Amino acid sequence: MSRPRDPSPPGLTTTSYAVLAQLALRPWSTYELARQRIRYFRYVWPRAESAIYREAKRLAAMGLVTATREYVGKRPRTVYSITEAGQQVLREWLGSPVSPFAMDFEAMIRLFIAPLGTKEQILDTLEQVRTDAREMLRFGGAVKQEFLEGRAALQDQAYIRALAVDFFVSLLHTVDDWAQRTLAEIAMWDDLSPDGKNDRGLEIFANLPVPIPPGHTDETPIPPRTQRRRRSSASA
Amino acid sequence: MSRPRDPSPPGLTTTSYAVLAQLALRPWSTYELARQRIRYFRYVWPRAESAIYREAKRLAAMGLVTATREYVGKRPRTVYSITEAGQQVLREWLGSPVSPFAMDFEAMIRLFIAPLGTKEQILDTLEQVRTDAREMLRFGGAVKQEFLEGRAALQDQAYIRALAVDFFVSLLHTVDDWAQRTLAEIAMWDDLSPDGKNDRGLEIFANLPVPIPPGHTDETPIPPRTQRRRRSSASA
DNA sequence: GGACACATGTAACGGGTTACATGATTTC
DNA sequence: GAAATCATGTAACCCGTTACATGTGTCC
Repeated sequence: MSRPRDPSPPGLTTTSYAVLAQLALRPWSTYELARQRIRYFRYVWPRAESAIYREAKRLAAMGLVTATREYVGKRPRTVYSITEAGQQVLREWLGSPVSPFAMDFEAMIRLFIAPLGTKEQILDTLEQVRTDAREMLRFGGAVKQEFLEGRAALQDQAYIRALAVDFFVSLLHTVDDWAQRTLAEIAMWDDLSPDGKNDRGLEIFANLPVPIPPGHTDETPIPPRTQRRRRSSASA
Repeated sequence: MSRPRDPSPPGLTTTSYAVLAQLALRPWSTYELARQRIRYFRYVWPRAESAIYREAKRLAAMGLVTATREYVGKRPRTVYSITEAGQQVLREWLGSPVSPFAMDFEAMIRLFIAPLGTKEQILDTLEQVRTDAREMLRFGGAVKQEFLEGRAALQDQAYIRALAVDFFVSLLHTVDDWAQRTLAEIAMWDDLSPDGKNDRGLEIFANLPVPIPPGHTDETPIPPRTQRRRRSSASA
């Protein structure tokens, strides 16, 4: 081959791919990129706006997107569009291993040490979890409405977005339901001490819909660290 | 008061609190800290081991934990224990606003641009999601067994851990179920193009168990950024 | 014509990561 | 007595963050 074909240039993080993916859907100006990113990516890959600006520039420097200067009146704006090379990079990425689902859930850390604080504090924390979840659900409802009324920015992607919003809604109901039943459980306690509560704890464990491993393992095996790639160091 | 009472020293991140919380349960050596952290915190606050070592040292420098040098044979090891000041800091933290649930879900980004790749690729990705979820569920099952057999490291915390594992298991089933039905949906497609699929997409939207907002909002309101605190700049 | 939101960034700190290092113990 | 793994770190890069900066259109 005359051109050695640069497969998946290194130095791309998942955030890079996220921005590139957004630009694969259609061109956006810097500002739109940040706005729509919030709308569609915030909950699956949350990052600060400034990181998005920086990524867009890096992608442009690598030739994966083009930046064209436009003017709205006297105000300049940069519009980014994906290039053929960018699409190729995305295609290759789609064939690589995914990094697993991960979450940050501060409320759970608080639950672990709840006995250090008051019953009211942990109940408040769980209420906040419910409030956050329902807030996000309201957002999901608004997106649903957007699509049903045919005025979504990516209306032609409805067949895919429906699957994504399905996930989002399911997950939030799971979170809300859990917080609700946990709230109810703790509300029945006299205090936060272990006294007399561990039998009930074991009962809850026993009822969890998850099989216990066959045989008796003396040590709980820690699953092999399914690593999240940081930079695609192009094993191919 | 003679001593001005330093409330919640600044410079503490949620990761700091996570380490401090673990030390509130009982003292651990550096290595145990990292091991048990994987076991109990990995899925709700995943961080690299080196970050844990660093945090432990910072906490020691602040007087929130004490580091005592012990020897196992000739091998030295550091055992960390929480101090009264550390407990006080945690108690104050428990009364502060929680940062909301957040997730990184790379597979969803891939779904968004699935039409760029092949049907096989997106199906593979979803299979990987299922595999990861069931792997984690197996871990949950092992923890369940540990507690039921009474040999958990934090057996006396069963009444609280049960609530946490309940969350974990529920969430993973939600993820797995979603991946399964999405897999089934996509498997029925002839290709990944939008052609003739958006009606079905709208049907899925319509069936989502989430209410659409009353009245017609011309623009979908973006929920106010419920920020995650980075450093507790001690508003109190 | 002043205020305010819109639109587009830059600077800089630090938390999180990967990669490397090293002696001590156990295994065979 | 060699190999593997246990146990405990350190170094350094860079992604992600918060905070700040600045002109432009628009509203009244």
